[in-house]
Order: sequence, then C-alpha cells, then structure tokens
Amino acid sequence: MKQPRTEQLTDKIMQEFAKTLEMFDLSPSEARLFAYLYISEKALTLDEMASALGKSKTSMSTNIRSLSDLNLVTRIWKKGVRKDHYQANSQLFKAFMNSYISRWVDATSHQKQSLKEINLSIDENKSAYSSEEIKTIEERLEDIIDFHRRIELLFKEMKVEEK
Amino acid sequence: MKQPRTEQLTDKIMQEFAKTLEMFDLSPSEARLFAYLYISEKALTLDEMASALGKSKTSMSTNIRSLSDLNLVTRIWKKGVRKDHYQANSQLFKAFMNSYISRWVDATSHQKQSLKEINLSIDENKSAYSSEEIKTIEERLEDIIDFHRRIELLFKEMKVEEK
DNA sequence: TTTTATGTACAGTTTATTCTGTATGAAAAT
DNA sequence: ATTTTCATACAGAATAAACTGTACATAAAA
Repeated sequence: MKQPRTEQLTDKIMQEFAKTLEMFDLSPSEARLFAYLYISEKALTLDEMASALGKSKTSMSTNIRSLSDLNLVTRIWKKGVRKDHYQANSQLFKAFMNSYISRWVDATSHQKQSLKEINLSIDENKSAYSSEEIKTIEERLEDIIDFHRRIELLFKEMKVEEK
Repeated sequence: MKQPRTEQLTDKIMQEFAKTLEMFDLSPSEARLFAYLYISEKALTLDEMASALGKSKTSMSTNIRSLSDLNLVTRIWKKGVRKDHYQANSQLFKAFMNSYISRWVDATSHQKQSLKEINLSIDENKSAYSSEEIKTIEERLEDIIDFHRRIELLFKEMKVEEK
C-alpha cells in the first residue's frame, strides 16, 4: 500500500516541476523526462524511463539525446552493465541557467551580426534606394540592432555563480 | 524600380528580426507581424497587414490580439476612420523584457506555490509513506523548490530601467 | 564466428497547432 | 430603417510536431 502512494507523489511533483522546465524551451516530454530523472536521483536506462513514463524507447532515446546536448543529463558508465544509464545533472540552477543563457547569447549575437550586414549593404548601395523611405528603415534597423545589443549584454551579465 | 527594392529589404530585416522575437515565446507569425509593424513604424489596419504578409485577415486579428495582450502593440484611434489601427510599441527592449520577465516571475512563483503545498501535505501524512524512500523524495522536492526560488529572484533582479 | 542485446535512423501515424473561409453581430453610413 | 463595413467566433483544412514500430548497425556474449 506504500509503493503506489510514493509513485503517485512522484508523478505529482514531476508534473508540476515539468511545467517550469518547459519555460527553458524543453518540449513537454523532455521536461517530464528530466523531472522524472531528477526526482529518481539515480541513473536510469532507456527501458526504465520508457516504462516509467509510458512512452516508447525510441522516444526516450531522442529525448535523452536532446537533454544531453543541453548538458542537463549525463551518461553514466557502469562496468559490467551493457545498457546505457543516464542521470540528471544535480546542479539544477546552474545547469539550466547556463544552457539557457548561452542559447540566448549565441542566438542574439548571431542575429545581430546578420542585421549589421544588412545595414552595411544598405550603406554601400544607398544610391539605389529612394532616400526618403530608406531613411526611416535605416533608423528602425539601427534600433533593432541596438535591441539585440542590449539583450546580449543583459544575458551576459546573468552569468551564474557556483551553487 | 525603387519601391520593390525597399520592400525586399524590409522583408529581409523582418525575417531576421522575427527570429529573435520568437525567443520571447512569440509564434512565428506573431513574430513576423510584430517585426513588420515595427519596421513600418506607422499604425496599420488588419487589411494592410494581411495583404503585406499574405495571410488572412482572421489570422491577423488573432495575432494582433495576442500581441496586444502582451502589451507589445497598441490600438490607435484615428478620428473619422472606421478601421482599427495598430502600432508596434516603440520601446523594444523595455516592452519585451517586461513582458518576458513578468511571465517568468508569475509562472515560477505559481509553480513554487504548488510545490510547497505538496511538500506540506507530505509532512502532514508522513506516517503514510515508507520513511526510507520518502526521505529522498522530500530532499529532491526541497531542491526543486529552491530552484524555483532562485529563478524568481534572478528575474526579479532583472527589472528593466527606462530607455 | 555466431548469437544476442542495445541504441537509433527512418517512415508512417497520431496528435496538436496554425491558418483560412464563412457566418454573425456590432457599429457606422446611407 | 436599411445597407454597408468592420472585427471576430467558429468549424474545418492545412501544416507542423511528437510519437511509435520496424529495421538495421554496432558491440558485447556465447
């Protein structure tokens, strides 16, 4: 009578926790998977995850790969055991924030670059555009680039200190 | 020969800008719509947006409503004109960050609350669980709650100053 | 070497999201 | 009062995302 109750409890926590994790751009099932792994604490196999979450092994495999790419989950080698085992990174805040922040910084700096190149090409071909309307576009573009600069700056400031 | 070129330019900027806006949890078409509005600078009607973006008016209507709910777009009243006009909020950084931050703060504080309630109900019914395994779950739950606390704190610190 | 077990690529299916066209109600114009 | 013009609700279609089962490649076990 006790086992089922803790399972139910785990489910409840997982469900609630997963909602927050989705805000870090995890898909619902990635989020639930991570939450489950985290609560379980120990390293689990794909089969264990699949049966615990009622999903296919294939699905677990792809989800684990995504989580792994984000450094949220690590593969654990157990000697003498064939199956791969995966464990949730226990430093929640650090792991999620770092992954999140670097995604923002990378993306915005990349897009800022593209926009700057557009801006340059305008300057070079300025004569080709009607000068009245190009002016307002250029102003807007500058503001958009500045927007990117500020985002990048803000997220770079957010670097996370150790636990 | 000049009109088509600036249109092409606007498209290019819009496309690039929209990618960044999607990171604020806008759908692709919401993002493009906002980008287009922002670059256009002036207030536009649903029909103008629809024809500029090649989408239905219905779609513009629902997308504008979403953007409006996020305070990213404002309805402009022009006397003597029947159609609604909408304009992009010009304070890019402020508007997006405030909307984004408050979404994070609201969501995490809400989820933290739910988790705390689960934690309380564990304490009340402690005798009902097997004490060995409940212990590790409780520890994890505390860590998860702490995670929420830190997120909330971090985003609250991010309050955005005036332009 | 052969057999068995394991992770994942891939194609097809299911599910969810986004978009469109028609219909409707409200408000302005006639 | 009637007609026209607008925004949006709603249902269905199109598109995209997530999931599953089979098949295969790789590596361990026999």
